[in-house]
Amino acid sequence: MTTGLDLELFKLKAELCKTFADARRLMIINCLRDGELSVTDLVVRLEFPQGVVSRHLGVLRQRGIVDTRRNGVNVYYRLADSKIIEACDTVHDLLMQQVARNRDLAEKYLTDTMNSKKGA
Amino acid sequence: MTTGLDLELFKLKAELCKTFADARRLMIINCLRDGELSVTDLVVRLEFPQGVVSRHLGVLRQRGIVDTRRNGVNVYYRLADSKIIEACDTVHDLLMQQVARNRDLAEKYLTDTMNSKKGA
DNA sequence: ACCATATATACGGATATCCGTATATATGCA
DNA sequence: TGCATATATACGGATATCCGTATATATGGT
Repeated sequence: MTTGLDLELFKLKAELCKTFADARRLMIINCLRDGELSVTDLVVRLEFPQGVVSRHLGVLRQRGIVDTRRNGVNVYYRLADSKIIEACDTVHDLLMQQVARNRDLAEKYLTDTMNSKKGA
Repeated sequence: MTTGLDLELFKLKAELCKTFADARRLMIINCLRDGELSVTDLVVRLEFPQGVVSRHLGVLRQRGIVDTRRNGVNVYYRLADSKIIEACDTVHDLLMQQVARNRDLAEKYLTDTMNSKKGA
């Protein structure tokens, strides 16, 4: 039974995943892992153009991944939910698992090709 | 210290997230949660065009999310790693958390606007 | 009011993603 | 070999994403 509500749910999940589907956003999130930082802090640490950092932060804010706090002229960003770190760690684990599998495959491949002298 | 290797790692993680950043792929993965299915099985269940299902399965295969087994004319797909389900569940939890937060915000917003008679 | 600094947005262009469908390939069987 | 079914890929186009930079906005201090 596909209710159509399911479809909407999966669309939302896909949107959420899209938020994490960018290396620079992941790096920003990683920087915020241990506490809040201002936009300038992030620019200094990551060495991305300021406009780029601000734009990505805007995406993260819009999708509820980060919250903000203004102090004078500075705006401090922080992760909105501890589950975000959990999610990033899960992705990390999954990647490591894949790397391990690929290494196994690579070794097997190298062994096979060595046994057959040389591949075409 | 940004080693540049870090950048590569985050790129890989982003790639992995991209794989999950599509509603139809998430639906396919969800179908495979309880065991392997053939392409036709998936076409029947999901009612996507066959070419679309096959194309998405190709993406999932290429990125190591699913493995395949051929039996005669049928090709059966299964999740490559139990961590994939875990990752999907984490995304689900995160989304639910966000929905809850948004509902709270919505309620607060509605209350506020009601108190101020009507917003512009 | 004016300037300096911090942050956000607008603009134009390059690339990637996804779609539906049409077609190609693979396998089994008569 | 020829046909039927299952699966994969090719094609062309629409839309989304990301970039770098230029510019706009916001805040605080003089």
